[in-house]
Order: sequence, then structure tokens, then C-alpha cells
Amino acid sequence: MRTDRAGDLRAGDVDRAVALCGWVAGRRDHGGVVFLDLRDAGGVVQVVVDPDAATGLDAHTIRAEYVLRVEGTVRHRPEGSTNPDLATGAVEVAARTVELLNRAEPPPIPIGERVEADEVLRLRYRYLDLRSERLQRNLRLRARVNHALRASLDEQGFVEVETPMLIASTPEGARDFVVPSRRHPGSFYALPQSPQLLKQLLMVGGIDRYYQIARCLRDEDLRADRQFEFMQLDAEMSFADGDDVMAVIGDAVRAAVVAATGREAPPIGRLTWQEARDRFGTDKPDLRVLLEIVDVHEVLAATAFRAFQAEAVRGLCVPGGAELGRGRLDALIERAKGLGAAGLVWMRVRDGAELDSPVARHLTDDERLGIIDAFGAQPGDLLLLVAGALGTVASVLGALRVEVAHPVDPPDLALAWLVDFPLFEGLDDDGHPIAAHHPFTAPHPADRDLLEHATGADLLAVRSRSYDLVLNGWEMGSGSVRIHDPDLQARVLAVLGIDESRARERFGFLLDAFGYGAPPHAGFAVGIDRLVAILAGEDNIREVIAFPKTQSGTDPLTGAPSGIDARQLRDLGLSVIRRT
RNA sequence: GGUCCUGUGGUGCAGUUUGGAGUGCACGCCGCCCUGUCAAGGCGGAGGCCGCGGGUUCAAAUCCCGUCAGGACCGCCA
Repeated sequence: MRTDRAGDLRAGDVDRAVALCGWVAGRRDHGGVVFLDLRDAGGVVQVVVDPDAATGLDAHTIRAEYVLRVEGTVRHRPEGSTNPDLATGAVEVAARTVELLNRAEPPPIPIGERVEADEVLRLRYRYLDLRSERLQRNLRLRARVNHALRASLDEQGFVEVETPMLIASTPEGARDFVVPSRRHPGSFYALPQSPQLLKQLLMVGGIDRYYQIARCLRDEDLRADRQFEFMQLDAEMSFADGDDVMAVIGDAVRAAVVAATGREAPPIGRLTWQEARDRFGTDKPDLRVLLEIVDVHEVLAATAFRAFQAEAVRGLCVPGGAELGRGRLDALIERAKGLGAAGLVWMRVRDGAELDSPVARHLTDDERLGIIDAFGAQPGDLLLLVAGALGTVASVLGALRVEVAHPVDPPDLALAWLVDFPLFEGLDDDGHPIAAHHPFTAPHPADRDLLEHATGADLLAVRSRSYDLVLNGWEMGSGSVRIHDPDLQARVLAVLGIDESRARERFGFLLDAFGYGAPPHAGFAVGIDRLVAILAGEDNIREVIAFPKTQSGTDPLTGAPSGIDARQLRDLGLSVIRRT
């Protein structure tokens, strides 16, 4: 049907007879000669219909998005009429025949790079938006990333294994999507939040090295970086520790970066969770931003100013930030309060070590000088201080850190491993710690004694053998060394307050499996949507998903979610309760 | 569950602060003209429940209340 892709034609194709198929991306009708921009998967080329050419179709009747087949000859454009903005801009196709393959209604959204349409319209007409250069580029980039990840793990001896979508619900973790069983009315399958337990069973089953590009589903509220369903590069290795996993996954991700950008992949740094919280206020620091959090607790240890008499007093020094106006500062204060801070204190650093601040009069000279010294602040800088509980202070400053920083160029990639996470995060109502990752995460060997003997809040100091991959401030994935020793597993479950009968009920099959010779194993999962979004320069994963859902979880194109008819309900043994 | 932002011809916006006739810009669409454009150009035209409902007012796109939809964030996401 065609000999070439429109977007592939170059000066070297001049004088070739070609047949092209595609959509009309634009038309310029001069009354005599008509120019058509013909778009296909390869790009756009200009087709010229000369007034005396008997092409079989009146070119003046052609409209946007008509589907055409064009036969013609590639020729150089006349002197002075080349288009350097177009890859094919040195040439054009002189049409000999133009065949109308299909007409098209005027598109309700613009199909170009230039204008942003309302997103609900873009989703309702996703099949039109997919024709845009942006989505074409993003989906093709995504395919290259998937391919690179697969190739890397294949090379490293991993076996791709599919795991089921219909599994048993395990009440830990996120809210499950459930599927009612027709054969077993009143019983439900759950769609996997991840193949976590299944891949551990594959390790017991001797698969040794497993991977899968797996669909995961979690019924939690959506965000710019979260959809109900998302893809993970899921992997697990036997007879391996965290360093082995980080080496394998690091290679795969770096291969994906090369495939996506064509540039050399950056090295992957490593820092501990503790260090990340202290320096960057988050467990997913954006390391493109150099600004770091400064601890001024020492300087203010004896302060008379009540607002600074707190567990932690930390801050940021924004170079040149003193020029920020009151409106901007008020907005930062509101932002800090919204994030849970009691307040935010700003200080403009003036010449002569003076501080221009609403609270300056509450501080002694030594305290003022000590603050300036601690931050290494220069005149013209802006200091932002938060006081309160350590966790809150860190997270508030961590959020402000990236918001007050100067914007960074999207192509810069900063990858890092975060290691030594806490095994637990907080205590539940019964005083038991809550698993930060999942109950099969191995504790840090150095903290084994603590795990054995500590109780209550003291247990929160226990670290785990888990690790996250962070890219430009986004959590790109996480993994851990798993517990394979039944005694240790029993201890962790006991600490979590999950007694044996409940443990058996929830994941007895895994505990059984571990009784038959579980190899030491460790694994990881990479969030592919997020990885692709960053590599594509997008700040929203919907832009790298062919058919995403809105923030409320609807699909304006298909109308999902929708009702089902009474017969389907009856077959499933379900009835719908109307909530008032 | 909560906070904030947005909703105006097919599309993107301005107009809302300070109420006074659906007023404006650009794109698209339709017709006519036009032989080298690439955001083609010129002339003319059509196209509106100002998201929806209620309230205040002599008068509401504009003020108030509610609601729906979309987005960003908090909670949530082992």
C-alpha cells in the first residue's frame, strides 16, 4: 500500500517514486497549487498538488485529518522555500495521484504540539490525541524503555514469568480491587497490588532469577504520579543480597535511560534514609537541587523565644532569596502550615549580619550571629526556619526545598539508591509497630538485638534491608532482602502483633512454602510509568499512558466505571445497596 | 474525608476584583478570491443555557449558597 513513511523522506530520496499513506495534518490552499502536510507514524512531509495535475481527487475539497494515499515523486524544494523546522523540510512530494481512503469530521481538539486542550476532552478523544507528536513520542519512548529493561534482565539470566491477575485478597497494604466469583457466590478474587508473594513462591520453586513487566492495581486515590493500574518491572533473585539486586536493577535502569535519551546514563549514588531525611527532608530527594537543610538546634538550644523551643529547629538558606516579596513569603508560610508546620519563620540577611525578620527582636545577638554562621548565609540570602517535631520539620522543609529552588532543566537526571530504611513506621493503636514495607522485609543485621529485645517505640529504630531507587525526586521503585528464616519471620510477625493463626490465615501458603527450603532471596520493583514520565520530560504519568483515567478514576472515553445489568448481578450473587 | 485552582460559541483565552445589552482576541468551521505556502493570505458569514441549581438585586458571566466536572496537593498509597 505504501513504499515509505512520510516522515522518513530526505534529500537522498529525491527523484524516487513513492507511495505514502497518512492523515492530513494541515493544508494550505492557494486556489491553484495546494500544499498538504501528510502525517504518519514517521512524521510529516509536504505534498504538493499542482493545479494542472490530474490526481483523481479535487485537492480543494481535502480537509484536516482526511486519510489519504498519495503517489508521487520526491523532489527538492525550490530555492528559498525549504523548511528547517521539519525533518523532511528539504524535500516535498509532487503528487501524481491522491486517493481518498477516508473522510474525517473536524477534530474537536487540536492535534498538534502547539496548543493545550482541556484534559477531559483529550481523554474523551484519546484516539485523536494519540496522533499528536507528544503522545507518539512518549509511547514510542515507553516501548524502547520496556524493551531495554527486558533485554537487560534477559542478558543477566532472568526468566520472564507471568503471574495471575486473579488472586486471593490479603488484607495488608493498599485497598484491593476485587472481582466477584460466579462459581463461588459471595467469594471474591483480588487483582494484584503487586506480584510480591507470587514471586517469592517462584524463588522457593527454583526459578532463581525472575522478572516480569507486571500490571499492578491499587484502589487508592489518584495523583499526578499514581493511577489505579500501573506497570512495574518486577524482579526477584535467589542466593542474592541487596547489593546484587541494586547492581542488576541499576544496570537495567541505566540501559533504559540510554535507550530513552541516547545519552550516557548517570551513575547511581547511594545514601542512607537517615542522611536523606537530615539533608533533604524526604526519602525521595530531588538531588538536582543542591540546597540542603541546616540544623540550627544547637545555636538555639538556650533560646528564650518559645517558638524555637522544640525538638527540632532546622532551616533552608535560599541564596539571593531576600528579594522575595511579602506575598511570596506569606504563600510559603501558608504552604508550610498546610504541610503540618506550626509556622514558618523567614529572615532576610542584610549587610552587617543584620536579620530582617518578624522574630528578630526575640533573638539575642549571639543567636542571630549563630544562625547566620550555621547557614553560611550571605547578605541578600533568605532563611526559612521551621521548629517542631523532627519528622514534621524535616518533611516541611523537604517540600519547601524543591519549591524555593530555581527550576532545573528537565534533561538532568539524578539517580540514587536510598538504603537502611526503618523497618517500621509508627505504632498502631495497640502499640505494635507498623511494617514500613511489608512483613517479609529482612531487618538490618546490625539491629537484630534491638529487634529481639526492644519494645514499643524503641523498635522504631530498627532498620531494614530495604532500598528505594529515586530519580529527580520521584520514588522510582523499592525492594528488599526478604526474610527466609522461619524463626526470624516468626519474631517479626510477633513484633507486628500478627499472631500465628492470623498469619496463617493471611499468608499461610507463603509460610508453608518457606518450610520446604526457601533460598535466601531479594528483589525489587521499578515503577515504569514514573520512569518513562521522567525520561519523557513529563510531570504527569497520564502523558505516558495510552488510556489513563482521571483523578476521580473515570475514563471519559469508555465511560468506565459503569453499571452492569441485573442479570450480571444475579449471576454473581450480588445486589447493589444505594447509599444515601 | 480535606485544602486550593479552573469551568465563557467547536478549541484556547480575556471579561468576574468595582453587577449595567453575550462585549472582545486568536484558532477552527462555512462561502468566495487567490500558483510556493508551511501558524499561508484577503473578503464575508455562521456559531453562546457564560458547567448546573438556588438566592440577593430594578438588573448577575460578575456577588452569596449549593452542586457537578477537571486539575494540583494533604490524608491514603504494606
